[in-house]
Amino acid sequence: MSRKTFLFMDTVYNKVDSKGRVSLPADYRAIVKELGSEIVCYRSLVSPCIEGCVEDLLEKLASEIEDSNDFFSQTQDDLTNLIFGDAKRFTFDSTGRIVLTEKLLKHAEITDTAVFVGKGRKFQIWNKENWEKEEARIRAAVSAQRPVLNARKTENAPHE
Amino acid sequence: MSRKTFLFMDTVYNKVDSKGRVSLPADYRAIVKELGSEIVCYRSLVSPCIEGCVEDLLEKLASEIEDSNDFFSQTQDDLTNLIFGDAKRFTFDSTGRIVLTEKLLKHAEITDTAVFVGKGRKFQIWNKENWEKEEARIRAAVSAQRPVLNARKTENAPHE
DNA sequence: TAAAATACCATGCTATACCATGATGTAACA
DNA sequence: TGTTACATCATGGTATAGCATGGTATTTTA
Repeated sequence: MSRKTFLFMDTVYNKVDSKGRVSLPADYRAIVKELGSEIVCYRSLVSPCIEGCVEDLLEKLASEIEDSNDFFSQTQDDLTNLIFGDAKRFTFDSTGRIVLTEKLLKHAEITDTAVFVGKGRKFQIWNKENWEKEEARIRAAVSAQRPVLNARKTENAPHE
Repeated sequence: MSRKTFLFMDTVYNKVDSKGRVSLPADYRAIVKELGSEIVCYRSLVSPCIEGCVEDLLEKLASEIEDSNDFFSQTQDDLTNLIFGDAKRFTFDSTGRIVLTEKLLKHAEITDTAVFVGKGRKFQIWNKENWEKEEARIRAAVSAQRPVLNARKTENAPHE
């Protein structure tokens, strides 16, 4: 059975063992399998967390850069370089686990628990404490920006 | 045979059992089946209630973000974290029930009864007492803000 | 050949798919 | 119009499959 939508969602807490092994949430695996693709992870450029997506998305990003005639978007170009330089494919074993590298774990300050946070086409992996702080920060920021959110909402956003 | 409109309507009171299981109103299920999609629920950002919609609606949002050429935007990052990090897919069993999570139930203060309230493209799930208060508030607010509406009502209404 | 990386096996738990029952409303029919 | 048969729906209970996780074997590579 195939599905129409491929969204990383929800927030899942999974254990990381001494070798860096961690179960990719079952819902995430289902997406990857359905697309017949692979997971790619890299260090977030702005937060102490790991960012992941399906390889297709990076493929798309690369195409956009390639097709772009914007010679002045040096910044975006640089950022893209950073991501591709850092990104790595991760295959999961028969039980659905991937092995995160020392570099990634260190950047996200993850030791024994990994928090998977859905972001639609992407997802993030956080240290427990950092994520809870981040979530609080975002909720506060969004509350403060209520007017903007409300404006968006009437257009398309599913949130009240 | 297909239909043109897919609107969540009406207000339905259903029981929530000890495991968080609750029947999705039959009308709602019909919509989901017709669309060949799934239900997605998340905590309302502004009210103590659960919000739900069809997955396609979130898919649209994700596509808009993806196509906005804004791979690195901070504001969008915050918003997507909040929406997709909180949202979760809910599939219903052969009898039409979904299992709400502890997080959602707690946010909406739901224990044994869930009130499904149609809102068009979306719907909400409330605690009984909270919904009755909310409905009263809404009615009062509408009356206060719509003197024109009141005028029409007193003209046409045969009673009172 | 030692050490590390990776694939496979085992287990307990929980989520979820299925069966059964009762209630309610609707259609058929006399 | 009153009664009965049927269909649909909400709800309670239960078994099983899938999941996360710990452990072991096998392959790789330095």
